[in-house]
Amino acid sequence: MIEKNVHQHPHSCQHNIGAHKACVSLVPIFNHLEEDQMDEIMVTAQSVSYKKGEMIYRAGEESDSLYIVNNGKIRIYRLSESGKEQLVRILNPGDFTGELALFNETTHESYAEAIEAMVDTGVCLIKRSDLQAFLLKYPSISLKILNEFSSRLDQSEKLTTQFATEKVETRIALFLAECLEQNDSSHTFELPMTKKNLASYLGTTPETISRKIHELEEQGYIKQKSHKKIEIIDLDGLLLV
Amino acid sequence: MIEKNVHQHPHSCQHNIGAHKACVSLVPIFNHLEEDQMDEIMVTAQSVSYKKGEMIYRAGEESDSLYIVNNGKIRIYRLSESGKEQLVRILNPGDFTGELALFNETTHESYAEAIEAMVDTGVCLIKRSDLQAFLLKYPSISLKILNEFSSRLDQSEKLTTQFATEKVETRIALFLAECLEQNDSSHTFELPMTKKNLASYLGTTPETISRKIHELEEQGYIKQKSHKKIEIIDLDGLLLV
DNA sequence: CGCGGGGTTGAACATTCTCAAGAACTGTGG
DNA sequence: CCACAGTTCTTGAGAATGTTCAACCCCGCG
Repeated sequence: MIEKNVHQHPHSCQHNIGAHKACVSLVPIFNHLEEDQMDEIMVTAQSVSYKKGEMIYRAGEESDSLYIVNNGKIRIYRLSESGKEQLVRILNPGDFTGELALFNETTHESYAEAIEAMVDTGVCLIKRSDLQAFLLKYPSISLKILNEFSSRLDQSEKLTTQFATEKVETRIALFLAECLEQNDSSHTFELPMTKKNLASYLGTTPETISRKIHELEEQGYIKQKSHKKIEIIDLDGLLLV
Repeated sequence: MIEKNVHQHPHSCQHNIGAHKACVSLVPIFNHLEEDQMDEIMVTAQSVSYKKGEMIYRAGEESDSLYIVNNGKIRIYRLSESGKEQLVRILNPGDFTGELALFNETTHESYAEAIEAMVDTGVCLIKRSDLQAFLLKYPSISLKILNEFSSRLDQSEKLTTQFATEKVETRIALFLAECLEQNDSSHTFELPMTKKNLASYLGTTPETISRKIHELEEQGYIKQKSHKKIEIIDLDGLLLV
């Protein structure tokens, strides 16, 4: 991996409220704020941008900020004890990370890497101390964050249960069905990541992904329009796999 | 499973502050409260007790309370889409559950079952509305809960990564090592659950647990003193499995 | 003392991984 | 716009890992 080489964003500035608001207003945690509350937290924010392959943070590093994605994509992954990596999630604009260590006074447990080639990945930083002061001042925002944490915890436990009880083919089928749910209105959607990354996310290998998707196609449940586009033909059948 | 058949605890009473404090003061979320804050939340609490096999709640049911374990044991498990169950955690006195739906206005995603035969399992209930009002009044407690959620989320993601990247033998080894950490001061400890439940927790079968533990024993890393007691002989070796 | 549940063991079977090779794709630089 | 380089993706075959099913044991409890 490329060594850390953080470039300040051209527009980086502690008081560039307009630009920060545009990005932060997308975040579910903050999108219900009053105009003046929004300004209050935004003046404390900073921008940084990263080129493809650069690391935003690594496991073991001290953590003291919330990272909100402005543009580009970030890959969050973990390393197991034996050094194998698992993709935890892909962040798109409006998503955030760093929340784990934010309330824990601890260090990062995962790795965050910019992965978009075409565009630099821009993030907006809010310092832990600023955020905590803000939460103490406006307690209702804590409830919002607790809400967000709850559903993320729920998702994580759900995924763990899937790993514990379902075979790879079923996990893939469930993942495809979930993709469909998000892009509703159509039976065709684009995979949100490469199949290699999907394999890492689902705890399997690219080879197995390739084969199982091929099987699902032969059984008539789905159809691969291209490498990344998939059409769901028989959702009910797919979910019974 | 036994149908729901909730018995009011003999001491159940909305204002039995003394008894509730004894139980709740063990909970990490609350154990830093002022005396009068503690009283304030405790007057809103209720007690209920369950016999072995009774369900405290089920997936799909409306959730409106935090459950704090007073005595006995509770088994939290989830069902996957295909109906197989995975043990999520075992609650002992001082542990709590119900937090997921607490901040989500949603329903339970898991099942909670009393599993102690000898003693009835007693829980202390705090209603969502009472707790939320309390949090808005004392914002610092939210930070404490956010902290707790963070580390639980971290643990859950860590476990997911283990499932995604490590084989069963390694997961067992890591679990045993973790048990040792908790019961430190000795190289011998008691398994916190039956091997059947351990299999469910680790996403495998009792047969495989049995065989792998036997292998670890033959390789000289551990020694089974009895069905539930295990001695770690070579921790470093164990962790390299 | 007998019952029932957990625990263990064996053998056949199913699933997935690994390794290897070639094809298809993406982005880069001419 | 094209050709090249580096990935990602696909497919095959053999090997490793874990599951299933069935039988049996053992222990705690009524």
